[in-house]
Amino acid sequence: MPELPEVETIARALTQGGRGGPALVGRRIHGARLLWARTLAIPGPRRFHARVRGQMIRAVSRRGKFLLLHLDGGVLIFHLRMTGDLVALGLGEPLPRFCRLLLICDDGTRLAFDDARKFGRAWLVADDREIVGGLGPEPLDAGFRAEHLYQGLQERRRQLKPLLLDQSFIAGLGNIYTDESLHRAGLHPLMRSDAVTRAQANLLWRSIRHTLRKGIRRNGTSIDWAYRGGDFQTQLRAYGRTGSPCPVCGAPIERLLVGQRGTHICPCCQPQGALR
DNA sequence: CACGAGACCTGTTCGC
DNA sequence: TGCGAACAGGTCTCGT
Repeated sequence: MPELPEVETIARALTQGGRGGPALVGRRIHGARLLWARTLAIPGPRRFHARVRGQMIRAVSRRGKFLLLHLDGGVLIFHLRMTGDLVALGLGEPLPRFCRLLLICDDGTRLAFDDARKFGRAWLVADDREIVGGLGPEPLDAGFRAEHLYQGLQERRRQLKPLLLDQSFIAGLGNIYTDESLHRAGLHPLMRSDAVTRAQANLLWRSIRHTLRKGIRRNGTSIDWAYRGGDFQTQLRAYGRTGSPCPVCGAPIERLLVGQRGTHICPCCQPQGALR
């Protein structure tokens, strides 16, 4: 489910309220319940419970696809992987179906980590760099320039799509927003990164930022039962539209496998030609 | 260094 | 209708 726009939407909801739940910032954690042991990566359960109790949630932020709860003395970091979601529950609201970790605030508000496939993880650390230190640049940061993207592409010799999915190269892109960005830029996912021209890199840079911003404006993509609340799925041009007409040229969208991921392209707008 | 396969998991949807 | 196969927003590790 969650790529940059979905995690950003969740972070905003936890900060100021939204997605049908109350804000969490400013509340104090009274206790926690761990319902699936492997969800908690660090530290062990005993130490986790001891450290989390009594902590005030000072702020919520996002880095790449990670969501960070800034506490008085540490950071509780979540990665939602495929099916994770973080939902704030008001007093008396029922737990979500696949609740793996629950934080209980002293006013009865709760934060539930819902995750059907159990791939998601949580870390409680003193320094967030321990977890997110290896991430590449934030694509929406003012400091991330088209020239940086171009240079990065030149330094590697990789297929374009797997490189864009590499979180140490650029943070936050997943399968949906990568397919959408490549379609908008008119680039084939298998094109070698060092074959991308400066003009193409420029276009890709703009496409990535446009796509992510629009995803955030739409509160993310709700595709099936895993994530709800967004409506970017109505704007998709390529992802999940196999056989449907390309909104630009009308050619049927094709599905292929790239690095074991389902990949959607317009064979006309994203020609194989310049693969190299 | 780059790439593919397999692992981690469960739920939903597709095809016969 | 039923049932197994395919598929899913992600990332890590291992072998080539």
